[in-house]
Amino acid sequence: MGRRLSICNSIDDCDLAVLANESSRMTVADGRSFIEEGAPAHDFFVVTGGRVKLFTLLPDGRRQITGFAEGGDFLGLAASTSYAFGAEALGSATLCRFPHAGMQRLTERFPSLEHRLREEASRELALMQARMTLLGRKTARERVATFLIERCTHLDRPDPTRPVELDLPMPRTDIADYLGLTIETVSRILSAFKKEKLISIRSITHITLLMPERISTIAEGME
Amino acid sequence: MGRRLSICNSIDDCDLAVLANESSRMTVADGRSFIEEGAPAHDFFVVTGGRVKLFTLLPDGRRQITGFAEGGDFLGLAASTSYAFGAEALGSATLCRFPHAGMQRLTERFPSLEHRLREEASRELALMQARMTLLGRKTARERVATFLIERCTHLDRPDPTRPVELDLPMPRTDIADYLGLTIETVSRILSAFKKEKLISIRSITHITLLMPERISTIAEGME
DNA sequence: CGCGGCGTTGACGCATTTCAATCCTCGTGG
DNA sequence: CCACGAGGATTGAAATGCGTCAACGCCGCG
Repeated sequence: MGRRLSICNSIDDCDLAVLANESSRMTVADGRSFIEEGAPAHDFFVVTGGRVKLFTLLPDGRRQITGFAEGGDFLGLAASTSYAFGAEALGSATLCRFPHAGMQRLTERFPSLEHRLREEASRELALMQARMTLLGRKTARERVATFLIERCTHLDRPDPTRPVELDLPMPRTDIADYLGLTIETVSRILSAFKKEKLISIRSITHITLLMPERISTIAEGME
Repeated sequence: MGRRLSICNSIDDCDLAVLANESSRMTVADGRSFIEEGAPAHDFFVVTGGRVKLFTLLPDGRRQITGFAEGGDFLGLAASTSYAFGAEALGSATLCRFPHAGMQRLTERFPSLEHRLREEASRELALMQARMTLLGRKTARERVATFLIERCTHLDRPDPTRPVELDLPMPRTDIADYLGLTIETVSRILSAFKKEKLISIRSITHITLLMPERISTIAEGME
């Protein structure tokens, strides 16, 4: 989960071959898990294509999705010796894997990379603060509204008053587990938004925000 | 929010005077706020004495406490240009303030410090994953149990089967806002635990876990 | 054409919140 | 020393938002 500006930016014109040397590509099929929660953490990952979901599990199977990651996002910072989360592909995804050892060689060679990684972690921390507020204090309506706005912030939204089209590549189950709700509640609230003409649902994955500003207002709990 | 091993460890025998030069001490009175959510972020902080609470607010006043910090903990990583959280003293607290500019001089002088900061951020990220699971997926009972166990992990617990004494320096309101519950629910559940002989409540701030293991079991949702 | 997986909708139940009353506990002043 | 008051904590009763259970719909695939 790191945003834009892949880590390569801190290496700039420097030897990209060195970076390639330390990493290996891999492809993960839809639904395939490639990080096991609690497993010893040997690698960092950068998502180069497709999307992945990160999550933690309770012993009885309850699941909390802690984030979705896509192209350019960085994975594995939330890990010391073992991964604090599991990860699996959402649709087929391609990744760059950086073994910790290799990463260390890279940070020695390019000291600014270390700073870049910290920035990445900081950005992630800031996002998580907001998500904790969502999970701890927002109503179901507010959560779904926040989710929609979040999705449209991913895009570089042109005009906040104009309708925005967006697609939700993840199934309802994932949305629910991300928002700390059930699929039924998510479904009901999307239907309610539709009835209120706040959104239109073209297909299961394709939604248009008709009144982004109002949804944004709901998201902040200012109804 | 950084644990043990203050950042000084990465400087070791090196010039501590340099570090002192870049920082300034400050004391914050009980309940006084010293970081304003959303304000431009100019400083890092290290808690040197007492405790502080970190939180985010919704416009209508709902509050989510995102963490408690105490001696040695690091504050301000979850901030790029502006703070992603507010902070205020819980009881009177003393802090070390490091302006970003000074911190940058330090990381240039002691490159390992940058790595240390990343570690700190990673540790924090891992904790937050767990907290998101708590807020999104655990029941009230499980949340309170988790909170108790968390508190006792802060101590270096000797024997997990023996009773553990711990004090909760924060008011119920803070516990509730930390767990995403109401004070009433927190209170009721503590009473229930008492009735079940899982804990004993010596005073408002002083609680003994009579059966740490059982509480731990509840915390993981394995009841 | 029919089956299976996901999504929606409805009815009902329950955990937690909300509202409200009472209880501590501790500091203050008579 | 005790009465008193105020703020937080506890306890109880009622309300409610969301979850659970269950039926149904939609759609793609064999």
